[in-house]
Amino acid sequence: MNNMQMHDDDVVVDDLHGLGRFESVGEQEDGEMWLDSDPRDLLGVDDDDSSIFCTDFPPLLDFPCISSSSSSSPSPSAPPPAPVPENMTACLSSSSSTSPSSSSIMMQNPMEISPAFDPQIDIDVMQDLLDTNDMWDPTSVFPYEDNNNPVDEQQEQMQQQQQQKQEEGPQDEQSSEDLGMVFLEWLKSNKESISAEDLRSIKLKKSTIECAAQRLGGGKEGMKQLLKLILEWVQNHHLHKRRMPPEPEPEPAQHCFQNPNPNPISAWIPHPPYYADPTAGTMFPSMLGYMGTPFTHPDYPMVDTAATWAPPPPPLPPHFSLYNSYREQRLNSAPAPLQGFCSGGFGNQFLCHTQMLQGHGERLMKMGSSATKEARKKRMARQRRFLSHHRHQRQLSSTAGQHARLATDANCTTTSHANPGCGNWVFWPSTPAAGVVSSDVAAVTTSSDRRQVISDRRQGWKPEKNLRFLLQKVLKQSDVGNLGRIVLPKKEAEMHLPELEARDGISIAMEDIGTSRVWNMRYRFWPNNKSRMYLLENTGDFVRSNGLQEGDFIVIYSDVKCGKYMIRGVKVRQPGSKLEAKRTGKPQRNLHASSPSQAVDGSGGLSSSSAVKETAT
DNA sequence: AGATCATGCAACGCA
DNA sequence: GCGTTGCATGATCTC
Repeated sequence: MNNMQMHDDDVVVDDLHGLGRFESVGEQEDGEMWLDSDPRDLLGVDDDDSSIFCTDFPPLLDFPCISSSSSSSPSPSAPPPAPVPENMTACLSSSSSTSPSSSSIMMQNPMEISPAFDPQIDIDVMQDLLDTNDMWDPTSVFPYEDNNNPVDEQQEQMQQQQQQKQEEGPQDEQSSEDLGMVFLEWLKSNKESISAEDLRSIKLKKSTIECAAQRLGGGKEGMKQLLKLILEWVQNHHLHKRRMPPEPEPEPAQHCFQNPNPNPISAWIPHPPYYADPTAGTMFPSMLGYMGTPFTHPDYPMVDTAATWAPPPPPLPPHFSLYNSYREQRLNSAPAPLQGFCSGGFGNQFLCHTQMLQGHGERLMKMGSSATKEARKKRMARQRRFLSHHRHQRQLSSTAGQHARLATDANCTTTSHANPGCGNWVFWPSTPAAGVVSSDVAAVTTSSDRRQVISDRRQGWKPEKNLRFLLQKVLKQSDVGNLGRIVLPKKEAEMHLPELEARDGISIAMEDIGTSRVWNMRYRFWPNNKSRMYLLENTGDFVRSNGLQEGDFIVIYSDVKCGKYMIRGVKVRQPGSKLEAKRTGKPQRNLHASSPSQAVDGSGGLSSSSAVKETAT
């Protein structure tokens, strides 16, 4: 392989900025981006895995060469490059038969197709596509296998060619050519938008490749599927980046996303509080929630009457460590997800993903469940790093800005629709389509967000209101008692609410979304051991006015346009449910959805969701 | 072991 | 005496 620099076993990559919109993204100490829900978790790849470096892509007419090799030299058994029309040559080879223990993907010398942009593509993100508990829609990767999706003629032809070749030639040769053709066709169809830089910055860890290929069927076919995933991801990311308009004017912790196609019946949707700044190369984490359309799921009734719009989902954990468990349960019982339920909130994320992943993604789903526990460990470690990083960012940016916003944005209304005068970053495509899920979803950063967006997209929903989910809390007895204070989850409070210097905290005007009434609450903390307990005080009237009781929950949002805080009380209870909930006897702790990862019950199910169901039925 | 969080309860203020 | 405030403690969870 000419022009290839190989170092050890590593596949390369620069780091990537911008792709992190796929996931909750942080920045490690070494500056490398990391992602929540790292697909490596599910792939069982250690962090310290060796990788293959492929850093040198001199401009030329040769075509990318993808091979499986343990060294920088081409495998002796590697077949010659597949014939490529025009002035391209492609090579997709695999030497797994000769050195099965090591394989790599090397992209070499992609044509200088377009200097359009320079995404630093971390295929760690792409690996995330393999993370079945996340948002990736396998049907978007193989659209030609989906009768419902528009079929790319080229891809169709390519597939036919592949099938023909599979029927004709020897297996190895077929596979190699398949790989070559896959890559070639992809490049042909994306030559307008994919540059050499794009390909150059792809990094894949060797072990990841191996694991992924193995889990995708193993052997050549697995490699082919993996390649498809990679290419699809690159394509989607790239298209997304191209769609992105110029970065909106920076506004501290206040970003406005306008729905270009306002839908009068659309649901509240989350907006990313932070977004990737592709130009600055910085990545900001996002914690998004969702306020969906009314639940219609019979197992999940909501009796809230305070407002006309749908409540956010009760404490169904967005974290897919739980999702995995839940998904497995769902797979076993295989109930058909209901659209209404699928439409809103975290709960829909589970259901929709279950649905989404069935079919093409089923295999991926299975592979994800096997590594859930390990995945969670690593994910949590990354999350801690992320929180630390985020906190540091927050300290750098003055909290005074937020306070000022609270004080100065009195004119903001609660029922504003998409406001053309605010940022104007077109966040949503006007024509949602299943086939563009990945690229669309790349605009949000957390896995739960992505799931939500996927669900929304599939339901044809668009954002209407510029509310950003901050946190929610399932109310305990002490929260709804006469003390008039609500304990807030620490992590989310520190992350999304103004940083508190003094224990007395600050006064926050919380506008009741249901009634538009403004409640002046005090957000403060108590020192507790070496930590803090965050409280929302003066909540008594709010609780009483909304008739909130134990088991109900509150959701706090911020209006991304004017920055003011909004609160909503949601009742999930039905008559008799409280008794039933108590009858279960099991103490239910940490049921607030904002820290769902702690809400796993002993049965491996979703304590939070089940708890809500208990109270709701 | 440490962190988080629900809640008990003492201290305090006020009528 | 009653309501409020703030701390302490214990249960639970995570590492």
